[in-house]
Amino acid sequence: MPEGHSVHRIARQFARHFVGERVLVSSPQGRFADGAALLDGRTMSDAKAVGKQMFLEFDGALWLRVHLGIYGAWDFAGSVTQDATQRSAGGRMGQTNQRGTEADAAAASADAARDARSTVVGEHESSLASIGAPRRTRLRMAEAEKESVLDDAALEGFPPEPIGQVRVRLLTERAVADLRGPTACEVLDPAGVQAVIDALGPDPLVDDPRAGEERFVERVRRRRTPIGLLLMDQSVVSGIGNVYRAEILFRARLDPHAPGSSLPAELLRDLWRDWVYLLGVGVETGQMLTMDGLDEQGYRAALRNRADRHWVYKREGLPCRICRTNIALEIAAGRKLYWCPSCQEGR
DNA sequence: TCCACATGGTAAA
DNA sequence: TTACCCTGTGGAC
Repeated sequence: MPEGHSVHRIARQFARHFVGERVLVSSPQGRFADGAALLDGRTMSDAKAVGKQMFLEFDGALWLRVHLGIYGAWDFAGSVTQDATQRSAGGRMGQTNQRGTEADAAAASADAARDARSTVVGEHESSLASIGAPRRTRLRMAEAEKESVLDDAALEGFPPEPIGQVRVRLLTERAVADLRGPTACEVLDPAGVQAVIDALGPDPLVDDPRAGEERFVERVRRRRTPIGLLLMDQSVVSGIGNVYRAEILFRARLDPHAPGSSLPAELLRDLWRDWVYLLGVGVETGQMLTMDGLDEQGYRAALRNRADRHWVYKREGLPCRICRTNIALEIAAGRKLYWCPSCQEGR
Protein backbone atom coordinates (compact mmCIF):
# COMPACT_ATOMS: atom_id res chain seq x y z
CA MET A 1 0.00 0.00 0.00
CA PRO A 2 0.89 3.57 -0.28
CA GLU A 3 2.48 4.47 3.01
CA GLY A 4 1.53 7.69 4.73
CA HIS A 5 3.13 10.05 2.26
CA SER A 6 1.00 9.03 -0.71
CA VAL A 7 -2.23 9.10 1.27
CA HIS A 8 -1.48 12.74 2.03
CA ARG A 9 -0.87 13.37 -1.65
CA ILE A 10 -4.15 11.74 -2.59
CA ALA A 11 -6.00 13.84 -0.02
CA ARG A 12 -4.49 16.93 -1.64
CA GLN A 13 -5.76 15.85 -5.02
CA PHE A 14 -9.25 15.73 -3.55
CA ALA A 15 -8.79 19.03 -1.77
CA ARG A 16 -7.76 20.69 -5.01
CA HIS A 17 -10.15 19.12 -7.49
CA PHE A 18 -13.18 17.89 -5.59
CA VAL A 19 -13.72 20.03 -2.49
CA GLY A 20 -16.41 22.59 -3.19
CA GLU A 21 -17.82 20.53 -6.05
CA ARG A 22 -21.04 18.61 -6.27
CA VAL A 23 -20.13 14.95 -6.62
CA LEU A 24 -21.96 12.11 -8.27
CA VAL A 25 -21.16 9.00 -6.27
CA SER A 26 -21.63 5.51 -7.65
CA SER A 27 -20.34 2.00 -7.19
CA PRO A 28 -19.78 0.48 -10.64
CA GLN A 29 -18.79 -2.77 -9.00
CA GLY A 30 -21.85 -2.69 -6.78
CA ARG A 31 -20.21 -3.49 -3.49
CA PHE A 32 -20.59 0.03 -2.17
CA ALA A 33 -24.05 0.67 -3.57
CA ASP A 34 -25.64 1.61 -0.23
CA GLY A 35 -22.89 4.01 0.74
CA ALA A 36 -22.87 5.56 -2.70
CA ALA A 37 -26.59 6.24 -2.46
CA LEU A 38 -26.04 8.07 0.83
CA LEU A 39 -23.43 10.38 -0.66
CA ASP A 40 -24.64 10.80 -4.23
CA GLY A 41 -25.21 14.39 -5.29
CA ARG A 42 -23.73 15.98 -2.19
CA THR A 43 -20.99 18.59 -2.23
CA MET A 44 -17.58 17.59 -0.92
CA SER A 45 -16.56 19.96 1.84
CA ASP A 46 -13.26 18.62 3.16
CA ALA A 47 -10.53 16.12 2.40
CA LYS A 48 -7.86 15.07 4.86
CA ALA A 49 -5.45 12.28 5.65
CA VAL A 50 -4.33 10.95 9.00
CA GLY A 51 -1.64 8.33 8.70
CA LYS A 52 -2.83 5.85 6.11
CA GLN A 53 -6.47 6.80 6.56
CA MET A 54 -8.26 9.27 4.34
CA PHE A 55 -11.47 11.11 5.12
CA LEU A 56 -13.69 12.92 2.63
CA GLU A 57 -16.45 15.09 4.07
CA PHE A 58 -19.74 15.69 2.30
CA ASP A 59 -22.65 18.01 2.97
CA GLY A 60 -24.75 16.92 5.88
CA ALA A 61 -21.78 15.88 8.04
CA LEU A 62 -21.28 12.61 6.22
CA TRP A 63 -17.76 11.32 5.87
CA LEU A 64 -16.31 8.71 3.56
CA ARG A 65 -13.46 6.85 5.22
CA VAL A 66 -11.06 5.00 2.94
CA HIS A 67 -8.10 2.83 3.82
CA LEU A 68 -6.28 1.40 0.83
CA GLY A 69 -4.67 -1.60 2.46
CA ILE A 70 -2.09 -3.33 0.29
CA TYR A 71 -3.99 -3.42 -2.98
CA GLY A 72 -6.06 -0.32 -2.86
CA ALA A 73 -5.64 2.44 -5.43
CA TRP A 74 -7.19 5.68 -6.55
CA ASP A 75 -7.20 6.58 -10.22
CA PHE A 76 -7.84 10.19 -11.15
CA ALA A 77 -8.90 11.25 -14.59
CA GLY A 78 -10.05 14.45 -16.19
CA SER A 79 -8.58 17.88 -15.62
CA VAL A 80 -6.33 16.69 -12.87
CA THR A 81 -2.74 17.76 -12.63
CA GLN A 82 -0.10 18.13 -10.03
CA ASP A 83 0.18 21.70 -8.93
CA ALA A 84 2.69 23.98 -7.30
CA THR A 85 0.95 23.78 -3.94
CA GLN A 86 1.32 20.07 -3.94
CA ARG A 87 4.93 20.20 -4.90
CA SER A 88 5.81 22.58 -2.10
CA ALA A 89 4.65 20.29 0.65
CA GLY A 90 8.05 20.18 2.32
CA GLY A 91 8.04 23.89 2.96
CA ARG A 92 4.93 23.67 5.01
CA MET A 93 6.72 21.73 7.68
CA GLY A 94 9.38 24.39 7.93
CA GLN A 95 6.75 26.95 8.84
CA THR A 96 5.26 24.88 11.61
CA ASN A 97 8.48 23.88 13.31
CA GLN A 98 9.46 26.22 16.10
CA ARG A 99 13.13 25.44 16.12
CA GLY A 100 13.29 25.15 12.43
CA THR A 101 16.67 23.60 12.01
CA GLU A 102 15.70 20.03 11.28
CA ALA A 103 12.69 21.03 9.27
CA ASP A 104 14.69 23.55 7.31
CA ALA A 105 17.23 20.89 6.57
CA ALA A 106 14.43 18.59 5.56
CA ALA A 107 12.94 21.19 3.27
CA ALA A 108 16.31 21.95 1.74
CA SER A 109 16.95 18.28 1.23
CA ALA A 110 13.52 17.81 -0.28
CA ASP A 111 14.28 20.67 -2.62
CA ALA A 112 17.51 18.98 -3.60
CA ALA A 113 15.68 15.72 -4.17
CA ARG A 114 13.10 17.48 -6.30
CA ASP A 115 15.75 19.28 -8.28
CA ALA A 116 17.56 16.04 -8.92
CA ARG A 117 14.33 14.43 -9.94
CA SER A 118 13.28 17.19 -12.25
CA THR A 119 16.63 16.91 -13.96
CA VAL A 120 15.97 13.29 -14.60
CA VAL A 121 12.29 13.32 -15.31
CA GLY A 122 11.98 16.89 -16.42
CA GLU A 123 10.15 16.03 -19.58
CA HIS A 124 7.63 14.05 -17.67
CA GLU A 125 7.08 16.87 -15.19
CA SER A 126 6.75 19.57 -17.77
CA SER A 127 4.38 17.58 -19.90
CA LEU A 128 2.29 17.10 -16.81
CA ALA A 129 2.42 20.76 -15.90
CA SER A 130 1.60 21.89 -19.39
CA ILE A 131 -1.62 19.99 -19.51
CA GLY A 132 -4.17 22.71 -19.17
CA ALA A 133 -7.86 22.59 -18.58
CA PRO A 134 -8.86 21.72 -22.14
CA ARG A 135 -6.57 18.74 -22.32
CA ARG A 136 -7.42 15.81 -20.16
CA THR A 137 -5.05 13.49 -18.48
CA ARG A 138 -5.11 10.57 -16.19
CA LEU A 139 -3.08 10.36 -13.04
CA ARG A 140 -2.70 7.18 -11.15
CA MET A 141 -1.98 7.46 -7.47
CA ALA A 142 -1.59 4.04 -6.06
CA GLU A 143 1.88 2.74 -5.64
CA ALA A 144 3.48 6.07 -5.09
CA GLU A 145 6.69 5.20 -6.81
CA LYS A 146 4.84 4.37 -9.97
CA GLU A 147 2.61 7.38 -9.84
CA SER A 148 2.31 8.31 -13.45
CA VAL A 149 0.25 9.76 -16.19
CA LEU A 150 -1.72 7.19 -18.09
CA ASP A 151 -2.87 7.06 -21.66
CA ASP A 152 -4.19 10.41 -22.80
CA ALA A 153 -5.42 8.81 -25.97
CA ALA A 154 -7.91 6.65 -24.17
CA LEU A 155 -9.52 9.76 -22.70
CA GLU A 156 -11.27 11.17 -25.71
CA GLY A 157 -14.55 10.82 -23.94
CA PHE A 158 -15.21 12.01 -20.44
CA PRO A 159 -15.84 10.40 -18.11
CA PRO A 160 -13.94 7.28 -19.15
CA GLU A 161 -15.41 3.85 -18.71
CA PRO A 162 -14.48 2.32 -15.34
CA ILE A 163 -11.55 -0.07 -15.68
CA GLY A 164 -11.44 -3.16 -13.50
CA GLN A 165 -13.25 -3.54 -10.22
CA VAL A 166 -14.24 0.00 -9.26
CA ARG A 167 -15.70 0.08 -5.77
CA VAL A 168 -16.44 3.79 -5.78
CA ARG A 169 -16.54 6.40 -8.50
CA LEU A 170 -16.57 10.08 -7.57
CA LEU A 171 -17.51 12.27 -10.50
CA THR A 172 -17.63 16.03 -10.91
CA GLU A 173 -18.06 17.97 -14.13
CA ARG A 174 -14.33 18.00 -14.72
CA ALA A 175 -12.76 15.18 -12.78
CA VAL A 176 -13.34 11.61 -11.82
CA ALA A 177 -11.76 9.44 -9.14
CA ASP A 178 -12.07 5.65 -9.12
CA LEU A 179 -11.34 3.57 -6.04
CA ARG A 180 -10.51 -0.09 -6.28
CA GLY A 181 -9.49 -2.76 -3.79
CA PRO A 182 -9.66 -0.82 -0.53
CA THR A 183 -9.40 -2.50 2.83
CA ALA A 184 -11.91 -0.07 4.26
CA CYS A 185 -14.55 2.06 2.60
CA GLU A 186 -17.45 3.26 4.69
CA VAL A 187 -19.67 6.22 5.50
CA LEU A 188 -19.25 7.66 8.99
CA ASP A 189 -20.72 10.44 11.07
CA PRO A 190 -18.37 12.92 12.79
CA ALA A 191 -18.22 10.84 15.95
CA GLY A 192 -17.23 7.83 13.92
CA VAL A 193 -14.44 9.77 12.27
CA GLN A 194 -13.20 11.02 15.62
CA ALA A 195 -13.16 7.51 17.03
CA VAL A 196 -10.90 6.33 14.21
CA ILE A 197 -8.56 9.29 14.60
CA ASP A 198 -8.40 8.92 18.36
CA ALA A 199 -7.08 5.40 17.94
CA LEU A 200 -4.18 6.60 15.80
CA GLY A 201 -0.74 7.65 16.88
CA PRO A 202 0.65 11.05 15.88
CA ASP A 203 1.06 12.07 12.25
CA PRO A 204 3.66 14.81 11.66
CA LEU A 205 1.49 16.45 9.01
CA VAL A 206 -1.56 16.53 11.26
CA ASP A 207 -0.30 17.04 14.78
CA ASP A 208 1.91 19.79 16.07
CA PRO A 209 5.42 18.39 15.56
CA ARG A 210 6.53 19.00 19.13
CA ALA A 211 3.41 17.43 20.62
CA GLY A 212 3.63 14.55 18.18
CA GLU A 213 7.20 13.93 19.18
CA GLU A 214 6.28 13.77 22.85
CA ARG A 215 3.40 11.40 22.20
CA PHE A 216 5.60 9.14 20.11
CA VAL A 217 8.40 8.96 22.68
CA GLU A 218 5.98 8.31 25.49
CA ARG A 219 4.14 5.56 23.65
CA VAL A 220 7.30 3.75 22.63
CA ARG A 221 8.96 3.90 26.02
CA ARG A 222 6.07 2.36 27.89
CA ARG A 223 6.18 -0.82 25.81
CA ARG A 224 8.63 -3.70 25.92
CA THR A 225 7.72 -4.61 22.34
CA PRO A 226 10.63 -4.50 19.87
CA ILE A 227 10.99 -1.13 18.19
CA GLY A 228 10.75 -2.88 14.81
CA LEU A 229 7.15 -3.76 15.64
CA LEU A 230 6.28 -0.50 17.37
CA LEU A 231 7.11 1.54 14.28
CA MET A 232 4.53 -0.48 12.35
CA ASP A 233 1.91 -0.04 15.07
CA GLN A 234 -0.43 2.69 13.86
CA SER A 235 -1.46 3.50 17.41
CA VAL A 236 2.14 4.41 18.23
CA VAL A 237 2.88 6.45 15.13
CA SER A 238 0.70 6.61 12.07
CA GLY A 239 1.76 6.42 8.46
CA ILE A 240 4.87 4.27 8.68
CA GLY A 241 4.75 1.06 6.64
CA ASN A 242 7.13 -1.74 5.87
CA VAL A 243 9.50 0.24 3.67
CA TYR A 244 9.88 3.25 5.95
CA ARG A 245 10.12 0.96 8.97
CA ALA A 246 13.17 -0.85 7.65
CA GLU A 247 14.82 2.29 6.33
CA ILE A 248 14.28 4.42 9.43
CA LEU A 249 15.78 1.72 11.63
CA PHE A 250 18.82 1.45 9.41
CA ARG A 251 19.29 5.19 9.22
CA ALA A 252 19.36 5.22 13.04
CA ARG A 253 21.64 2.14 13.08
CA LEU A 254 19.08 0.73 15.48
CA ASP A 255 18.53 -2.95 16.21
CA PRO A 256 14.92 -3.78 15.28
CA HIS A 257 14.73 -6.14 18.25
CA ALA A 258 15.53 -3.53 20.89
CA PRO A 259 12.57 -3.16 23.27
CA GLY A 260 10.91 0.22 23.14
CA SER A 261 11.31 0.63 26.88
CA SER A 262 15.08 0.22 26.58
CA LEU A 263 15.55 3.17 24.25
CA PRO A 264 16.72 6.58 25.48
CA ALA A 265 14.26 9.39 24.90
CA GLU A 266 16.80 11.38 22.92
CA LEU A 267 17.30 8.50 20.49
CA LEU A 268 13.56 8.26 20.02
CA ARG A 269 13.31 11.98 19.37
CA ASP A 270 15.87 11.57 16.62
CA LEU A 271 13.88 8.67 15.24
CA TRP A 272 10.71 10.77 15.16
CA ARG A 273 12.49 13.69 13.52
CA ASP A 274 13.85 11.39 10.86
CA TRP A 275 10.30 10.22 10.15
CA VAL A 276 9.17 13.83 9.92
CA TYR A 277 11.94 14.44 7.43
CA LEU A 278 11.30 11.33 5.33
CA LEU A 279 7.57 11.97 5.25
CA GLY A 280 8.21 15.48 4.02
CA VAL A 281 10.44 14.22 1.24
CA GLY A 282 7.88 11.56 0.38
CA VAL A 283 5.00 14.00 0.15
CA GLU A 284 7.21 16.36 -1.81
CA THR A 285 8.46 13.91 -4.38
CA GLY A 286 5.82 11.20 -4.33
CA GLN A 287 8.53 8.65 -3.79
CA MET A 288 10.05 6.92 -0.81
CA LEU A 289 13.52 8.37 -1.11
CA THR A 290 15.31 7.11 1.95
CA MET A 291 18.92 7.56 0.92
CA ASP A 292 20.27 11.07 1.28
CA GLY A 293 22.84 12.73 -0.86
CA LEU A 294 22.19 10.99 -4.12
CA ASP A 295 23.85 12.71 -7.04
CA GLU A 296 22.11 12.74 -10.38
CA GLN A 297 23.63 9.44 -11.37
CA GLY A 298 22.58 7.82 -8.14
CA TYR A 299 19.14 9.27 -8.47
CA ARG A 300 18.84 7.95 -11.99
CA ALA A 301 19.82 4.50 -10.80
CA ALA A 302 17.34 4.72 -7.95
CA LEU A 303 14.54 5.53 -10.33
CA ARG A 304 15.52 2.75 -12.67
CA ASN A 305 15.85 0.01 -10.12
CA ARG A 306 14.25 -0.38 -6.75
CA ALA A 307 17.25 -2.32 -5.48
CA ASP A 308 19.28 0.88 -5.84
CA ARG A 309 16.76 2.93 -3.96
CA HIS A 310 17.00 1.87 -0.35
CA TRP A 311 19.53 1.05 2.34
CA VAL A 312 18.09 -2.33 3.28
CA TYR A 313 14.54 -2.75 1.99
CA LYS A 314 14.34 -5.72 -0.38
CA ARG A 315 18.13 -6.08 -0.29
CA GLU A 316 18.34 -9.38 1.60
CA GLY A 317 21.54 -11.27 0.80
CA LEU A 318 23.12 -8.21 -0.79
CA PRO A 319 26.09 -6.50 0.86
CA CYS A 320 25.29 -3.63 3.20
CA ARG A 321 26.12 -0.32 1.54
CA ILE A 322 28.15 0.65 4.60
CA CYS A 323 29.85 -2.47 5.96
CA ARG A 324 29.35 -5.09 3.20
CA THR A 325 27.71 -7.53 5.62
CA ASN A 326 24.82 -9.35 3.95
CA ILE A 327 21.48 -7.74 4.62
CA ALA A 328 19.27 -10.04 6.69
CA LEU A 329 15.61 -10.87 6.25
CA GLU A 330 13.30 -12.13 8.92
CA ILE A 331 9.57 -12.33 9.36
CA ALA A 332 8.31 -10.09 12.12
CA ALA A 333 4.60 -10.20 12.88
CA GLY A 334 3.99 -11.64 9.45
CA ARG A 335 5.84 -8.91 7.59
CA LYS A 336 9.28 -8.93 6.04
CA LEU A 337 11.86 -7.10 8.07
CA TYR A 338 15.15 -6.17 6.42
CA TRP A 339 18.17 -5.06 8.42
CA CYS A 340 21.95 -5.11 8.62
CA PRO A 341 23.06 -7.44 11.43
CA SER A 342 26.34 -5.58 11.73
CA CYS A 343 25.43 -1.90 11.45
CA GLN A 344 22.30 -2.40 13.53
CA GLU A 345 23.84 -4.57 16.18
CA GLY A 346 23.24 -4.14 19.88
CA ARG A 347 21.26 -0.97 20.07
C1' DT B 1 -1.20 -18.89 -18.69
C1' DC B 2 -0.58 -19.37 -13.93
C1' DC B 3 1.01 -18.38 -9.47
C1' DA B 4 3.14 -16.03 -5.84
C1' DC B 5 3.66 -11.64 -3.97
C1' DA B 6 2.76 -6.71 -2.45
C1' DT B 7 4.29 -0.20 0.64
C1' DG B 8 -2.16 -3.51 5.59
C1' DG B 9 -5.20 -4.69 8.80
C1' DT B 10 -8.50 -7.56 11.10
C1' DA B 11 -10.52 -11.47 13.22
C1' DA B 12 -10.28 -16.03 14.61
C1' DA B 13 -7.70 -19.78 16.77
C1' DT C 1 0.45 -17.05 14.93
C1' DT C 2 -2.71 -17.99 10.94
C1' DA C 3 -6.26 -17.19 7.60
C1' DC C 4 -8.51 -14.09 4.96
C1' DC C 5 -9.83 -9.90 2.56
C1' DC C 6 -9.16 -7.95 -2.27
C1' DT C 7 -6.85 -6.46 -6.88
C1' DG C 8 -3.08 -5.96 -10.07
C1' DT C 9 1.40 -7.21 -11.49
C1' DG C 10 5.62 -9.53 -12.67
C1' DG C 11 8.14 -13.45 -13.18
C1' DA C 12 8.09 -18.33 -13.83
C1' DC C 13 6.48 -21.81 -16.94
